[in-house]
Amino acid sequence: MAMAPFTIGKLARAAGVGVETVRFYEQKGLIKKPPAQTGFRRYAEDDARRIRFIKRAQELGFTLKEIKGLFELNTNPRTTCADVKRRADAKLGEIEQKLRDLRKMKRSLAEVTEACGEGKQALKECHILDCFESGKCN
Amino acid sequence: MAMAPFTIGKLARAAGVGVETVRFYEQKGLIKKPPAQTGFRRYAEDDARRIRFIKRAQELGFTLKEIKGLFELNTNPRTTCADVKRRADAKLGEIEQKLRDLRKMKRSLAEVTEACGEGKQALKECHILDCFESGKCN
DNA sequence: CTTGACTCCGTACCTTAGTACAGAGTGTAC
DNA sequence: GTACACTCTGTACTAAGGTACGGAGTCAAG
Repeated sequence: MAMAPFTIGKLARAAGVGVETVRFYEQKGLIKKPPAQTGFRRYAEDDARRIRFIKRAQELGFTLKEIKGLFELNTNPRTTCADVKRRADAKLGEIEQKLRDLRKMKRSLAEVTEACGEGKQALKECHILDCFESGKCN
Repeated sequence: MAMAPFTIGKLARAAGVGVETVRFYEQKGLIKKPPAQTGFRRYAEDDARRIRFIKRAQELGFTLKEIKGLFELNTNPRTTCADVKRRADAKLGEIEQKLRDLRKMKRSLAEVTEACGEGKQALKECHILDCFESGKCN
């Protein structure tokens, strides 16, 4: 399909991780073991994208296991369309909840910086703790 | 200040964690060691809120260290207002980037479920991998 | 055809974030 | 006033997600 110009070291550099991490992800089933004609792994640009996606998804609070689940929406041809939809919908729900909570957090923090910006003292009591409590901060 | 009606066990139950977790957070400086008149820790409702905040912030991709940093915006009286603002702004920037990326992820996943909803086959190739790449998926 | 950078696999080690005891003390309800 | 549930400190263990290392093989430039 795609030519595979990357050795594991080049891939790792392109993706901003160590070679050990690439092998670790392979072992966890997050990236495929490339068919090794030579005994050496060879990768394509897609694999670098895949790894960058993994790193960013982790920063957004997804575990490797969950990220693997996201990939399987893509690549598993045995699952039915309804099944894929069900799983994607569930993930969408999680993401929407994350979005809501991050927006609340953002509003709480914005309060702090606004108070400072007006030359006031920092808020003695920022309301960040309230920000996920029901009915508040919305 | 606030009466402290919770033993550690009640606090843990109220916050949905184990007592060991409460002590662990105390040791990490995430919750204050309450003045123990009796040798037993006593807590107020606020501490339960604090723990619930910690758990949710973790799910949004913040480490305990970062969460501690958020709390210090609140509680550290030695820092100047400008300092607080600088740190809060930095956190705001991170949060905004997370919001942007989560929205991209959401759009990619929504594509999948929409294709399914229209009775089509599942997408052969969902674009989730592209979703953090520059210029795509926006 | 050798030298240096790279790869292989396997094992051991590390950090973060808990979780699980062990052994001793406490507080309260009956 | 004694069970029993709870708390204390401390140490050890676990799981996730890597990171480092040893010893051996390989490829490509000079």
